[in-house]
Amino acid sequence: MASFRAQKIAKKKQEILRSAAAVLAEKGYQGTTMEEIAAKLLMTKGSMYYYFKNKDDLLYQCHQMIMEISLERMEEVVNSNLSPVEKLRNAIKGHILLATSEKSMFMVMDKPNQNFTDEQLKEVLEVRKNYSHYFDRILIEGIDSKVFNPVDVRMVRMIILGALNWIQQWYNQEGPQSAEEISDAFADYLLKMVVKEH
Amino acid sequence: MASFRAQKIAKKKQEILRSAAAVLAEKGYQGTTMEEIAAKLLMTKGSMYYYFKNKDDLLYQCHQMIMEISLERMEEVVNSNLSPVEKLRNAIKGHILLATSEKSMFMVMDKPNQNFTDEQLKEVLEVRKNYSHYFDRILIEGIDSKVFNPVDVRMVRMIILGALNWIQQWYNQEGPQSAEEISDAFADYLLKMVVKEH
DNA sequence: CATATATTTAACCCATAGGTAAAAAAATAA
DNA sequence: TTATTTTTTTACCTATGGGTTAAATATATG
Repeated sequence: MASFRAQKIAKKKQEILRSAAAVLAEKGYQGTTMEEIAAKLLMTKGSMYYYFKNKDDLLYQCHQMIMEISLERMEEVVNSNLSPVEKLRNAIKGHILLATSEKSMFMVMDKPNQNFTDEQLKEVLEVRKNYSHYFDRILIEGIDSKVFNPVDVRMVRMIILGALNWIQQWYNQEGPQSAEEISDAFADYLLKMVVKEH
Repeated sequence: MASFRAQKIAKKKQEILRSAAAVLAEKGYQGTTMEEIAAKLLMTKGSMYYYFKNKDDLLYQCHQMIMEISLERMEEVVNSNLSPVEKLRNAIKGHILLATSEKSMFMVMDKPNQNFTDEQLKEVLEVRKNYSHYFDRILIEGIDSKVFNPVDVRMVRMIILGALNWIQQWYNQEGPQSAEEISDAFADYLLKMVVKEH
């Protein structure tokens, strides 16, 4: 069991990560200073180094935090007993809903090979690979059960992930369409690429 | 007529921009130093300031350079007398072929609101708006002439541009598929979203 | 209350990188 | 060849920001 202290520290870390993500998303990794992040939380730079080894550790943990959540949700969908069509729809919708509600966190994940150390990058790419692999599994399942056209899985996955990840670039809360509406529309259109007509 | 000097300077500027784009793409704006860019061209930092006002001027001109080319090509497609289906296919393929052959240049365009000054950003967003507007025009033309389904133009445009712009994140020359193959596949799949069955 | 431990702060160090200016070197003109 | 202009370089200034450390403060424990 995690000690009381450990829990308290973990909570504080999360607090920092969330706040840091907002700044990182707005200014980019190199454009963000540790002092800025600290100031936003009414603490000093030195205090941050009590919780995080250094700046890229902060970025790394931001990345892993959001990927963990993403993976969890994706696993739920993939392991459900929905049809491939509904699995794909849910995967798309789930991604969009999470990416829009946690926009900052998702933006932090952009351009991974620019700011991570080699070891971090290895981990990061690994976990991302797992995530995209889930899309492949759904696609293959649909193809095998003849409800999807025999598409090029890699290409289609790239199209889907591209469309989804691009949303961060243009989505804003005050836009004409809600995240819910966007996710429905995206799912509808993207499914048309793969679902067989009948 | 442009003087001999002016031409010579323009040529040198382009040379710098191309080389700068490569570094900027790899390390990001804030991660790139003027010295690095200069060194790659076997010149010194000071010399760069003879051609460019400052660092963000360099980035800005990189952006405008590639957008100019993109817009030109897009205009050719839109103003051709192809069918909407073929126009869309060509627009998609053209974008991908350019984005892959000029990968660095395109990567520089990412996250515009992070590194530009206010005035620059205004121009940048304007020219990008023009570009995406061309996609809208093609889509509307197809819908009006009943060859496309009555799709939500904004949503479909976002999906297409997302899929296309994401390519920079994963494409590499040595990959299993050539840019030509990728562009064909993308065009095929994306067209399925909008073209009516018959 | 006293002592030990955990957390925060303030003050500092230092390398880096954007930008400048004046001198040196190249190129061009006369 | 000399004078003039253009281009490049060298040396410098300065602010910034990541990271460290020792002291101060807060928190818990006996």
